[in-house]
Amino acid sequence: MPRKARHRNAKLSKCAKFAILFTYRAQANHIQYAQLMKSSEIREKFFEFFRTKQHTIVPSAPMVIKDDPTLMFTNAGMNQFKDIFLGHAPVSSPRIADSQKCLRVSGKHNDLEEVGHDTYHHTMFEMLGNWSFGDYFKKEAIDWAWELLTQVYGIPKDKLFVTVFGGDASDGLALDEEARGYWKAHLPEDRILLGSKKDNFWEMGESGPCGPCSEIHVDLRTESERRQVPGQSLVNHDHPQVVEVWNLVFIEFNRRADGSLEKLPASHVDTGMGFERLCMALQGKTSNYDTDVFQPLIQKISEIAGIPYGQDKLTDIAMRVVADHLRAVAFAIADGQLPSNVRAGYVIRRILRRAIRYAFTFLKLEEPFIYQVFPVLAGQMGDVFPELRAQRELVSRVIAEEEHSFLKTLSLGIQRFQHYLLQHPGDAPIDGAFAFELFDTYGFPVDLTRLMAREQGREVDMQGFEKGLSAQKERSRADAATELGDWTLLMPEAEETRFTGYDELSCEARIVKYRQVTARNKTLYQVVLDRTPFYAESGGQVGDRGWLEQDGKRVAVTDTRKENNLIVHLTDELPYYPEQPVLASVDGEARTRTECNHSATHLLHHALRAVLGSHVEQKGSLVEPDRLRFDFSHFARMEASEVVAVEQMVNRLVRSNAARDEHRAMPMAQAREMGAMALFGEKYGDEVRVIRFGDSVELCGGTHVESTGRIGLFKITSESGIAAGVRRIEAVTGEAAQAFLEDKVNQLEEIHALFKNSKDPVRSVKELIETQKETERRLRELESGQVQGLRNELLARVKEVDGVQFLAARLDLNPKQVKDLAFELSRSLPAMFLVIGSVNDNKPMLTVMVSESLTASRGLHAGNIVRELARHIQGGGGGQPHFATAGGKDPSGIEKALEAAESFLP
RNA sequence: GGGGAAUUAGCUCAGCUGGCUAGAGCACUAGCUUUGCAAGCUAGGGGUCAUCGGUUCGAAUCCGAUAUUCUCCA
Repeated sequence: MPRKARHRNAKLSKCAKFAILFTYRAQANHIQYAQLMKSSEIREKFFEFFRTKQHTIVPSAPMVIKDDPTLMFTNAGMNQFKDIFLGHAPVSSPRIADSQKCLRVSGKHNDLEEVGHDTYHHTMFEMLGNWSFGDYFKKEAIDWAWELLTQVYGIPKDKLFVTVFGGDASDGLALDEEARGYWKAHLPEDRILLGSKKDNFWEMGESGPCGPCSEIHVDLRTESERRQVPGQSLVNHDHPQVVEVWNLVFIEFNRRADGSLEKLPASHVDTGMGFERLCMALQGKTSNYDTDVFQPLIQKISEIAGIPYGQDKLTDIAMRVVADHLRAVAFAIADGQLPSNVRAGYVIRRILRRAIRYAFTFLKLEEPFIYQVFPVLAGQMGDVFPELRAQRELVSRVIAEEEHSFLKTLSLGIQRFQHYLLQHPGDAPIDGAFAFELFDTYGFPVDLTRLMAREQGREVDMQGFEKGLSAQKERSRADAATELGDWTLLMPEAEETRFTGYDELSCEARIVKYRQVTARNKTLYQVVLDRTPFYAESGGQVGDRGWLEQDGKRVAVTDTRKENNLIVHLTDELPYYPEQPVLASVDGEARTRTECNHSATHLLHHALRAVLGSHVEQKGSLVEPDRLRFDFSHFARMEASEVVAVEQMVNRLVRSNAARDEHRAMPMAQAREMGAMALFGEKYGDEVRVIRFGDSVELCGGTHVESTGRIGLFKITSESGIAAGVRRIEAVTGEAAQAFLEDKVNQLEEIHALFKNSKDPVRSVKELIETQKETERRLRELESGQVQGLRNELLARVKEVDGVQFLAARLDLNPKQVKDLAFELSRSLPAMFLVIGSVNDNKPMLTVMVSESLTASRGLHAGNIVRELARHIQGGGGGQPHFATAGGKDPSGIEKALEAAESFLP
């Protein structure tokens, strides 16, 4: 869009939409669509089209991935179908289409620092896709893609190019003639280009399903540009206006571990079309950010900042950054991933902070504002992604809170920087180590440090900064250097480990494979069994501990974890005969306590919803043998009465002794009917495990007590806030709860006994506090009278030597009293040199005080003096020039010390 | 997972190399003053200085462990 037009749009508010549409039309006249489409229509038409081709339209999988250490976020449309391609999950429907929300911010696809600077990188984007699982193949995929783009979306055929796989000698693969043949039916041969293995052969990983792919590119340049340079030469060359819109992947091979390819029994289709790009193409724009996917957000940001979009390069970048990052963060939070200081949560926090940083620097927005843009997004996309609307309040609050806290971090950093400037005036470069400290410890971005330095006409020693950073990286690398041994395979034919822990705590098992892991001089073993009662850490419940036993010899299992769907037992040593069967036994006592806590967590969740309302949703959970921790959405501190009500309700449910009603494989629909609540951001299969205790119904893979009575007792130990809109409850059950209460009762009984078994200890304590206050007041009066007397007595003993008011006296008072008296005396003696010797609990002590006027003029230093004098009492001490104390071991030396004091007089 | 940092009154924080009677602002209570906007003045209450251990004559301050939080790296 030309600059002028953009500027005009920015100024419009109420009729902005209409004007934008109008502009689209004017801009888009080189593409002849029947009608200009809004992004929501583009998405809907995609669904509609594939619905008519017998596809089931499924909702997007969560963007946040749990329980997979290799991937934090969904980064491609196929993620949620990975198990189907691998053959680990059954095909539920052979034809599926959806719009998948994706996030690319870490790992291989890290575009974060690019976002905003150009017109097409995004952190969060939508991927439209259609899938065939062993159903249709190349012909239909190609015909339909062509039909959709040209017939439904009305893209002129002469603006489209396609690529097909050109073959690869090393894999012994020929040109994909089949795909080329189908394309020839639609477009002339000079628009069908051949691609290399890099561009046109798709692989899931080192091994696994793979196959050739065929891309569709669209040329969005103007007529004259197209006449000058043929589009063919620009395909796949990073031209911002000759872009790939759709990739059709034809999965027909399996790449084996040895690198060879084998033909799969069934072929699949996996396609992905970037939604934002498609909108750009269909709305005749040259930037994704100019489409109605982003413009409403940008307009709102522009309105808040009071700066029109299109006015200045830097402010435009900042607005794009904010618009893009808001989408990423909002969807992540709606999926249940709150910003935090670890892992996925930290990635989200950093994205949001990048947005705040750009707004702070370039838009001069120094107050939280992004949360005000969010309602625009919720309004825009809430229909397609209902989680945005459902979690509206939470998302808003969390964003506002994060903005607030990061702006505080920034202002603290600025303070520190200014403090540095005061201490290091001049125009020398800013110390790189300091810049690194600001960044590393206080999270203050180094580009802001440089900016502020430049405002002072100074530079930052970036070499020093980089040095600190690389040292940091080196440390991390050194630590991460774990030595993974190769797996020793004992049972190559074994299939997936069978988990028997729902039914038994002990079983005979064989070792399938094991390996040695060395990290930081500690060696441990990972052992995989063919069957195991050990529960691997998942869903908040910690992994089981226990033993592997052979011939009466036990090897301790310290933890159990899940790694790529394998149940891995961690042990310090290997069983003596690894190839012989072992008796795998879970520490039943710890497991039972964990189960009590897990079942109690379900009851707690249920009670919270009953007492506080149905807005309460689980946001996190930790279940250990000793305690449980439950985080949930709720917007206010819980009243003490609410905590009590929840606790009482849980204990009622415990006493009702509801039996565990366990369904290991229930269809999702039926589970919902039972009242089970699916959590946002959790991925569920078609069949789920359901745990019911009375009215509490949850989807859960954890282990539970056979009836709630086993929990015994439930006690909340703390209620606190961990983020905006999220509260945390910590609680204990069973013996731990009993111990907690016994402790309290014992305290009370002790108090009771101390009050001679008073009937009402609370009243007694209140009365005691009252009389105590009264007594203290009287004592103070009395003491001040005494000190007054003592003071007067001491004042009379002051010797004046050469203008110094000298006094050395022995007073067996406690340190506090001595101190009080010394300060009291100093008030009436302006040129005092005071030494007090005292013995308390048979411990000698010396106190020296010198009026401030003397410390300089006479060179009297209380600290030095007291150190000298302390030798007489075999002790040491020190202090400041005007007040110092010393303690010692020999009380008999006090008198000598007092005598020696006189020698310090000038 | 590793490095750095923080934890002091209800809240936000000061308290430098151990010893200046553990402080400020806001909030709270009382009194006075005052018709208005974050009212003013005076007095007062409120602290296991995160927890546990160590060094020392003496620890909020130094050291170690634990917990929680922040932050950077992986």
